Amino acid sequence: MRSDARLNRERLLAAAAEVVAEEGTQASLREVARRAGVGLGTLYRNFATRDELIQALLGSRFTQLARRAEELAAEREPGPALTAWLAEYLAHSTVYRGLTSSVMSTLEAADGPLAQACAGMREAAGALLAAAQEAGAVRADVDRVDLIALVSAVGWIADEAPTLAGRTDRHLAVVLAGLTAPPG
Amino acid sequence: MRSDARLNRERLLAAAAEVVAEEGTQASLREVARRAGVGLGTLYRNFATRDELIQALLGSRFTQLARRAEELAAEREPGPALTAWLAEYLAHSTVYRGLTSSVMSTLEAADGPLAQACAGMREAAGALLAAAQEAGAVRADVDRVDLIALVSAVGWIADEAPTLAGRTDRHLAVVLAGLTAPPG
DNA sequence: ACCTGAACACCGTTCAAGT
DNA sequence: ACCTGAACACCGTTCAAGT
Repeated sequence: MRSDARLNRERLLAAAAEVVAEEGTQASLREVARRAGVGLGTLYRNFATRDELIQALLGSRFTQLARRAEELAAEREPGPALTAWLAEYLAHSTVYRGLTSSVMSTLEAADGPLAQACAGMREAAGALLAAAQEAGAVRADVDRVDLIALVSAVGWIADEAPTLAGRTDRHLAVVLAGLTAPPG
Repeated sequence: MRSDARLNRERLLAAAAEVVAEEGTQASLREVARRAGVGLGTLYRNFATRDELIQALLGSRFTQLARRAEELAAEREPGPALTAWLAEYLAHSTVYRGLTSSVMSTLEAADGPLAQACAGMREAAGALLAAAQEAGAVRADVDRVDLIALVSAVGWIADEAPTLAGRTDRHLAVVLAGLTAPPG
């Protein structure tokens, strides 16, 4: 009884990974259930909301990214630690098309499991940011939310216009340079 | 005969302005036809594609923005002219929710009327950019596409997370600062 | 307990039928 | 010529009915 339920859950996650890789985070949930060979209701019981499914798919990535912030804080100077982390953040938040939007929407509805994972990540980013600002490496008038928003925005560009994917590094460089400069 | 057709078109545009103001550029086209008191087929003949409708709704804004670039080039120094124009561009590209995405997608499918209006605008931006770069006011490794992409990305932030709308000025300031700095 | 899939209320898009 | 709306192929979400 319990075991086949778990099997269904695993099938759903495997199917979701496939479908989301193909269609992005806005992929059809029906298609996920279909490919998992499972009823639609089963999908909805396991993942009451789309965000729950996405969280299950890559929540571990985000909590790991939070831990990574601590590592970088220990290894490098405040400025480089922050920029290195932001680059990793960008890489992880663009593994799926639409993910950058999903993560951003997290700021509106603070409940939900994905929102919590993202909040933890932002907290970690906040520590790196504070250190960098203390060291005078980053302008003082931005907070951690601005930080995540701006880097997510860079990710969004390639999301919306795949042709521009090759420019992502440069776009990030512009934003990082903007963060470094003194506030006007 | 011809006159009632024109009336239908006007009704559609009026309804579209309303619905898009409420729901963004992804608004239901059915709802537009409904509110215009017109059959769905009539909407599709007048505007074969969603982008055509959006173009009809605010194409004039974009061509005007292109002209505005020339004005600013004449009035101000290259650096300030560019940043002033980008601020205006941002303001116009956020009048409707989702517009920033619609404009960005324009880079992928270069045909279509909205794409053409945007291309003209980018051309105008290119002239401002070239002058600013020549004057040493803007880093040399970005082109006009990067420019539009980065500023659109700033607009996207408030689109996706309305809570952050109050931060748009700061986000733009960061990007502008990043454009000014030398290319690392 | 868990699962299924029909049912409902929506889409975008096309196209036969009407005037 | 122009218009309408049913028809088709999709959604997300819920929930009665089954095991």
